[in-house]
Amino acid sequence: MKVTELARSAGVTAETVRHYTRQGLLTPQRDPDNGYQLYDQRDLSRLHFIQRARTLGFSLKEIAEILDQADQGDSPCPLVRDLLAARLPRIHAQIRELQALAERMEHALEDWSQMPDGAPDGHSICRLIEHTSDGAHGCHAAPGRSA
Amino acid sequence: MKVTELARSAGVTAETVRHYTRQGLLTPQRDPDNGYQLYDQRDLSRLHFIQRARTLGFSLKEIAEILDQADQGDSPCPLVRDLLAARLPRIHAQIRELQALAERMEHALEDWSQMPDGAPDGHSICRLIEHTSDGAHGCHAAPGRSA
DNA sequence: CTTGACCCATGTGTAAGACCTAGGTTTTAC
DNA sequence: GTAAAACCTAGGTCTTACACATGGGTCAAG
Repeated sequence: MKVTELARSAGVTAETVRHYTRQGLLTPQRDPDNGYQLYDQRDLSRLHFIQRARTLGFSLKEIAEILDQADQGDSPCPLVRDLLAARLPRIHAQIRELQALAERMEHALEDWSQMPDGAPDGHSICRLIEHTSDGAHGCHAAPGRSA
Repeated sequence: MKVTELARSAGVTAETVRHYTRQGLLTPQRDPDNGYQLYDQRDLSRLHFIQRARTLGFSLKEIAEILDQADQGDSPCPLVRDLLAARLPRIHAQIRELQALAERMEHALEDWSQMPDGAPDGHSICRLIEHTSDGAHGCHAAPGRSA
């Protein structure tokens, strides 16, 4: 298979396939005649695997580790468990942050529905934002820093 | 004020202040003697404003637009409303995606607690991932692409 | 033989900084 | 007075997971 064929089989772009190949996640052969990348069933399996791992939140680097370990004949499963277990609490934290963000945004829009626009006067840039009660005033634990 | 002073006043790093300055969000004077950046109260206000806008989910680029508009004497408030209203549904979508992700992860960890590790055998890379029912099999709308 | 569809490698861009280099300056302490 | 600590500068690289552009080679159909 050539790039585009493999890509279409898996429902991704050719760029994505090339990217994975550059990162060493896929290891195609070369057509000696024209230098084209030639992928086989194994690459398709790996690509499917990568897709599933991505939906579980693994980064390409982590997936590379998993694949490397599998290629060396070791079971990557304990690694997989560890990675997932480590990421899960961070996902939950991220969800909480986003929910808080959404609430701040909704709250702000609500508050603002009753406020005039007001041009900047040298003291205030945008009263909408400045008069928003977000609880971050004087708080040091900046909320938007996680992802 | 010099960078670090301003940074400390706002509870951010000096790097962040320099970054904002490079992006044109802050417009300090130059000390003619040594070329140091000199910030004043207005910059501190702007920095506070940026912080609050960030907690509302605005990007630096958006904040730059808001500040530019305010600097030109126009009220940025309608822009602010539009930006926020436009972003809100995307935040909600992101939350839903993350929740789905967390569920897949939890589900996977649960399933796996009863599965053996199993070394790769040429057909399977990691049974844990391959046997995970994530609903993404054959589904085109890849879920992890948003952030 | 040309057109269009495909292929290649390389480089750039994205967001929001963190970190490093290499050097100049200011402040503090002895 | 001077040396070290702490600070400043510009510029560059690094991070994620690709998308897109460039410039050029390849291949099938008409």
